[in-house]
Amino acid sequence: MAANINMEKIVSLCKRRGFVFPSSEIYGGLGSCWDYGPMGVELKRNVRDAWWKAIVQERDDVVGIDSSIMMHPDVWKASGHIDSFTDPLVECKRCHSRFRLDEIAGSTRKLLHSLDKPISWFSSSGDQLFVQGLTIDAPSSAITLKQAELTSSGRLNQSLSKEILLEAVKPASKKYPLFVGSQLYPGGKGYVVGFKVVEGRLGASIKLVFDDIHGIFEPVEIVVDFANMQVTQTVPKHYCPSCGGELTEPRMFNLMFKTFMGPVEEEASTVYLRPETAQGMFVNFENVVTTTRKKLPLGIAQIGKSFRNEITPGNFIFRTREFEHMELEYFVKPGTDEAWFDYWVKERFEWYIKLGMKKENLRLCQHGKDELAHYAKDCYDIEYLFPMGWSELEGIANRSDYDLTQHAKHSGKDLSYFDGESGERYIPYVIEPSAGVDRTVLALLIDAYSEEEVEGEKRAVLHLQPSLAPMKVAVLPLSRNEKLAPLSKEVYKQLCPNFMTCYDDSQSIGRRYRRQDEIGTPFCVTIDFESLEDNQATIRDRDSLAQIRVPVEELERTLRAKLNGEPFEKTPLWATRQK
RNA sequence: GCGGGAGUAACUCAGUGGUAGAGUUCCUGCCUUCCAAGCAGGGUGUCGCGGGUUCGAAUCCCGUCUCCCGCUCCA
Repeated sequence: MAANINMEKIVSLCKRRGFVFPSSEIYGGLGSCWDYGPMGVELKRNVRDAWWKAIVQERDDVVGIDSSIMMHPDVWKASGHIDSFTDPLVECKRCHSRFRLDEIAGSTRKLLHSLDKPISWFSSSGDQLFVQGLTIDAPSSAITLKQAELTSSGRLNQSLSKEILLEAVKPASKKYPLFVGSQLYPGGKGYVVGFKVVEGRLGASIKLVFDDIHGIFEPVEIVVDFANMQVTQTVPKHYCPSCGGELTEPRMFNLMFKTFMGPVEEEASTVYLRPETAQGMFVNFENVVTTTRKKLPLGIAQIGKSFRNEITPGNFIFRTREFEHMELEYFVKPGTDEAWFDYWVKERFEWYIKLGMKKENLRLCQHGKDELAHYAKDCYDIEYLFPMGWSELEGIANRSDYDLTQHAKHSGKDLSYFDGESGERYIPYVIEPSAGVDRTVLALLIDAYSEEEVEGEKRAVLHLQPSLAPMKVAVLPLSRNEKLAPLSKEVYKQLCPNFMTCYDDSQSIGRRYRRQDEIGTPFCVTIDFESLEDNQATIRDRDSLAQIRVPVEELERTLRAKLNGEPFEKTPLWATRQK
C-alpha cells in the first residue's frame, strides 16, 4: 500500500463513483452495512467470477454448490458454533476494555507457574525492599508490573502504583542476583524483584500484580506483609490485561444471528443465519460424492453470504456483520492432508498475485497453536497491508476430519468414504481455503488506486486488471457535435453486447478520460471527425495513455486482444498529431 | 457496551446569535475541443432529529439518533 493512501480516500471514491454506499443512507445509515453501487457490483461480481473460474471451472477435482443460508439448528450444534461462537465476555471496570474470558484465563498460561517454595524471604535495607524466590516460567524478555497498591496502612510511596516496566537482564552474579530500582532479574532458577521504597516501614503490606506485557500469561498477585514478615501469592480471578483493573462478571454473547422459522414467533423454531458457508458443503458431502461419481481428492466450493454478530465491526467493508464468503472444502485422504494443505496455501497466495495485487502488500502468516479455531489442526492467513495495518484476506485451515465426524455423530449418518483404489473406508480430512469477497474487493481497490501526474495535472486512477474492471470500454465522441453522434452510438451498440461498455458525451474529452480512469476503465474508444471519413476510431489505454487507431469493424477484435493482455504501443498518438 | 471524534450541497469542508457559503463535482449552451481547457449560464440544502432560550439559532442549552475510530473479532 502506498503511504499516501488512506481509507477516507477510498471511501470517498467509492461513494462518488458508485462503488459502495452506506446502507439505508437516507435513514442515516445502518452500522457496518454497506450497499454496492453500479460500479461496485461489477467489481464484486468480477472477483467472484475470478475465484469461481480458478477454483471450479479450471479444475476437474472441484465442483460448486449453493446451499441455503438457514440450516437445521443441529448443524450448528454439531459444528461447534453454538458453543464456540458463544463467547463469554468480560469488561474492565476501570478502562472499559472488553475481552473474551477464555483469552484471559482459559487459554493463557500462568506467569508464575510455580514457586519453588512459598516466597518466604525478603529483606529490607536502607531504602530498598526486596522480594526473592519467584520462579517465573516466562520465555519473553519483559514482563510488566501492572499494579502495586497498599493493602493496609503504611507509608510506601504512591509512585509504586504506576506501571513499571520490568526487564529481565543478566544478573551481575549468579550467587547474589542483584536488583536495582524496580527491575526484575533472572537469578539462576528464579527471579528477584527489588523495589525502591522511598518511605516505608514495617506495618504496611503491599500487593503486587505481575503480568506479561504480551498478555500471554495469567497475572499473578503477590502480597508482601511487612508486619508479619510474610509473602503470599495468589492467582487473582481476572485482571484487565491492558490496565490491570478489575473485570466484570462474564456475559454471554452469541456471534450467530438468530431468527425464527414460522410466522408466529412463540411457536416457531429458532434458526440461525449461517456464520460460514462451510457447513453447507459438509452436510452435502455425501450428495455430491454420489451424484458426481467423483473420487477423492474432491473439493466442494461455494460463494455466498454469511452473518456474524461481530462485537465491533469496522474499517469500511473490511469487517461487516453481513459479508460474503468464498469457501472451498477440499476433501482428502488422511495422511495426505499436510501436503494438500501446503499446496492450497501456495495456490491461494498466488491467486491474489494473479489478480494483480502487489506482492509486497501480501504476506502469509501461520497461526500459533493458541490461536487455532476449535476445528483447526493448522491454519495460515493470507494478509494484506491495509491502511489500518496487516489484516486477513483469507484463512486456509486444515480442519482434519472434525466436521464430517461431528456431523456423522450428530446425524447418525455414516459419512465415511469408500476408497475404491485401496479398498479402505475412512473419514476424509478437509483443507479449507476461506476467503472474504468484500475484503478482497477492498484490497483490490486500495492496491489499484494511485494518484499520478499527467502534464502537470493530477489524476486519480484505478489500475485494476482488465478482467476486474467494472467497465471494460467507454465510448466517447470527441464532442457532443451532432455529426459525431450516429457513428458513436453505432460503435457503442456494436461493443456493448461483448463488453461492459459505457457511453459518455458530456463535457470535455479530457474530463471524461479522467472519469474513466477513476473507475478503472482500461480502454476508451474515441470517435473524432476524422472517423467520419476514414471509419476508424481511437483506442486509448488507461495505464500508458497511449492511443492506437483502428478501423471500426476491427474494434471488437482489437479490444478483446488488449483486454486479454496484448501489449499497447507506447506512443501517445494525440501528442504527435497535435504538434 | 465503554471511550474518543463527527453529523452543513454529490464530495471535501468553512461558517461562535443577524439573508446558508467556498472549492471540486454535476447539468445546460457555445466551440472540428484528444487528457479535469475556455467562455456563458444553471442546480442542489428539512444545517442529523426533537425540544428549549432569544426579536432572531447552523451557531447557545437539554434530550435523542446515526456514523466513524479504538477496545473486541477474524473472512
